[in-house]
Amino acid sequence: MKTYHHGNLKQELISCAFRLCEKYGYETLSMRSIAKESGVSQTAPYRHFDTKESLYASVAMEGFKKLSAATNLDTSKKVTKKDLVEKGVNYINFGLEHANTYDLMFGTAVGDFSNYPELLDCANDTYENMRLSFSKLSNDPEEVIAYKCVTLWSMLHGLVGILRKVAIVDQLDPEQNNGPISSATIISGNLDFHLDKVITGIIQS
Amino acid sequence: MKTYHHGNLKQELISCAFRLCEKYGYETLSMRSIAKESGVSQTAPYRHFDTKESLYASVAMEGFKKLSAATNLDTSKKVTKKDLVEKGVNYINFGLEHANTYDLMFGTAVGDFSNYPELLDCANDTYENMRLSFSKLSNDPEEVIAYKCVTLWSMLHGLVGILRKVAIVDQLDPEQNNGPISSATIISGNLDFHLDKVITGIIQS
DNA sequence: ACTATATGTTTACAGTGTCAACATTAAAGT
DNA sequence: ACTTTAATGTTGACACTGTAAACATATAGT
Repeated sequence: MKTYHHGNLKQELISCAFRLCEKYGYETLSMRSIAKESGVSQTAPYRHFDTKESLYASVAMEGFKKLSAATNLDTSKKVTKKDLVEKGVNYINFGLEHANTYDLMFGTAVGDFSNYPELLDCANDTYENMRLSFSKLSNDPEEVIAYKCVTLWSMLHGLVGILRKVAIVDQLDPEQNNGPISSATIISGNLDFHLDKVITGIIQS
Repeated sequence: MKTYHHGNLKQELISCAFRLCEKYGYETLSMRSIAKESGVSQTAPYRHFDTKESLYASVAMEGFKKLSAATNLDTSKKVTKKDLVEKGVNYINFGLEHANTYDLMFGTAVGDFSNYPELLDCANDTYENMRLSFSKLSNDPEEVIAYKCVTLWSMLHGLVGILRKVAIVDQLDPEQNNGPISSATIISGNLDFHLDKVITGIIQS
């Protein structure tokens, strides 16, 4: 028995969009396709999302929640460098394993987070946890901690981006691919070792 | 006098696309719009670009050329850490000033660079110069240099991404924006100082 | 001069975001 | 309980998109 009202359409649309985004990337995602997939008319999504960007925002939020779940550490307990490294590895793995969603989260699909306060909260949550983690590790003044956070986040974010681009280059035939750049796999193969060095550097900075 | 054949359409299309991309971002760029802007029929671009992605590839290539011009240093002379820092600053500034093009270059618009060998060459050119620069600074074995390159590039790439996202967060009203994250402007305000520290760390690693 | 190729145009199709007008149901106010 | 209102859904339409096919014209190679 199908009712006129779906009952839980918004959530279904989001999780449907999330699924499609994960699989095929957000670019090939259409309002109409998720509507169809949810067995509802083409324009039904517009009762829940003003625009496609707002759908994106919801999917991105889902992503940040998962990212937080994978990287946030319990700041009520003691925080060690090893914890930080471990969570850093998780961050990179999230970025690589959920590459499509990661693009949505950190790309330009959602132009301005401040138009979507809930999304902004979720994004800040990740940052805030990092900040607390660092402040548990030292007595640095606030600006120094902020500085370290941005440095670490940049490093992680950059690694996700570069490792992916490099992975593409690695696909070249060995003729073209003359060694050096493919050595980036050195890093992805020794992520925790690498991050340990990097994070040690940041902590001491 | 307008001739049936344009004469230099491909180049005009590319530079037109580049302009529009810089201004409005590659997402809001259409085959048809650049055709119109170039005073040519809707489908004329398809005589020069099989698909939209291939147009993107050309624009991205333009971007990498400019990036190289801004960051490559003369590796025939002696290379100092200061040189590296200076070029690092240039990299970040390029990323921030040409944000839209940068997105095109490092995003998913062009799925696989190896489908566009010229683009791949241009992208590798930037990497190659960095590699040479590092090898001028020390006697590190090849893998270590590759490692340092990827580390530095990740840092630069990540900073571009994070500084932009943070810039957005900074727009929040002071109520919400409680200090810490906005302190990232500390970095963008002291880019060379920051990069000096980072690069010093990488060199010594 | 003749032919092949490169480059351009016209037309057409299916898919897109989004809006307006309408239909149905659930919720709120009396 | 009954009526009004708001929430949620559907239909139809519009302008725009990428791109393919068929056709037109100019250029280059013989």
